[in-house]
Amino acid sequence: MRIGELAERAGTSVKTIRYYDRIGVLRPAERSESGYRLYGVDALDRYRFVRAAQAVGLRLGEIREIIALRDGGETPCGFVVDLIGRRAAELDVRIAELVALRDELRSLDRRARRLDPRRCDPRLVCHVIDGGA
Amino acid sequence: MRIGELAERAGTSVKTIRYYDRIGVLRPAERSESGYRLYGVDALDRYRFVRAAQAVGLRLGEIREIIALRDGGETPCGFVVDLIGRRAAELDVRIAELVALRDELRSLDRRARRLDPRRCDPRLVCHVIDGGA
DNA sequence: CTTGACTCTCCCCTACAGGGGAGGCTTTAG
DNA sequence: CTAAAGCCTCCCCTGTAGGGGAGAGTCAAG
Repeated sequence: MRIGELAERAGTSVKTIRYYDRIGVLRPAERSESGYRLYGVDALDRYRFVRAAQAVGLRLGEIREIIALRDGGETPCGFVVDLIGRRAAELDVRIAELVALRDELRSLDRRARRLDPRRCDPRLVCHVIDGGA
Repeated sequence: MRIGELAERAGTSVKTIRYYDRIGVLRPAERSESGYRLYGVDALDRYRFVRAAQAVGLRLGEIREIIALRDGGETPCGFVVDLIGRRAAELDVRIAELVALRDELRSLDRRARRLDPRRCDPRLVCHVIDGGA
């Protein structure tokens, strides 16, 4: 099948499929004489895998590595497990940062409601946010 | 004072100060005849405000708006309160997404440890991540 | 007077996952 | 045969907060 059909069956855009070819996560089985990308039915499974991997937070560069292992004849499972373990740990850190930031915003918000705008020092731009000056 | 001194006193780079001028969050008081940026001492306070605002998650574009209000003679406090309220709400959403993602990664991780890599179906690339095929 | 440090503007580069469009073939239907 | 639709490559664009470096002008000390 050609790229347009694959894109439609996959529910995505032709641009995306071309992009996946370019970065090496979904290569066409072959090219026609005129240079058209030709895909087998398995391309649809491959596409779904890429999307599933993206959905759990993997980047296309990482997905490419997984696929390269598979295409090199290895089982990428160990690599994948490592990857998702690390990603989960990164997420823990990121979540903690965001929670801290949100809590600070909330307390800033509460504080701001008790402040009088007319007493805002112009040099500080806004006393709600204090540059520690 | 010239840009180099300001950058050093502020503990940042000349590039950053120039960038802040360009986007309008920290303009020099004047220019010398030769075109050098000249800053007053208040530039340091202004710089600290910008950094403090960034630290609570505001973007430079938003900070510029706050500063524009202040320089226009208004007290930007109301605007700032709105902004941080909205930002906090966005963070709530974002945090919830990340927590869900992390939990999914954790459960994927647990599941993966019970799977046998030798039974991994090559068509699916890796059975740890299931494209739903 | 010259050298070295400082400054200026202008332009390209980064990550991420594509989107938009130009200009030019190829294929398919009528 | 012709027109429309599909496909190709190539290049620029998005947002964020600057970083790197070129080429040229400026300022202070020796």
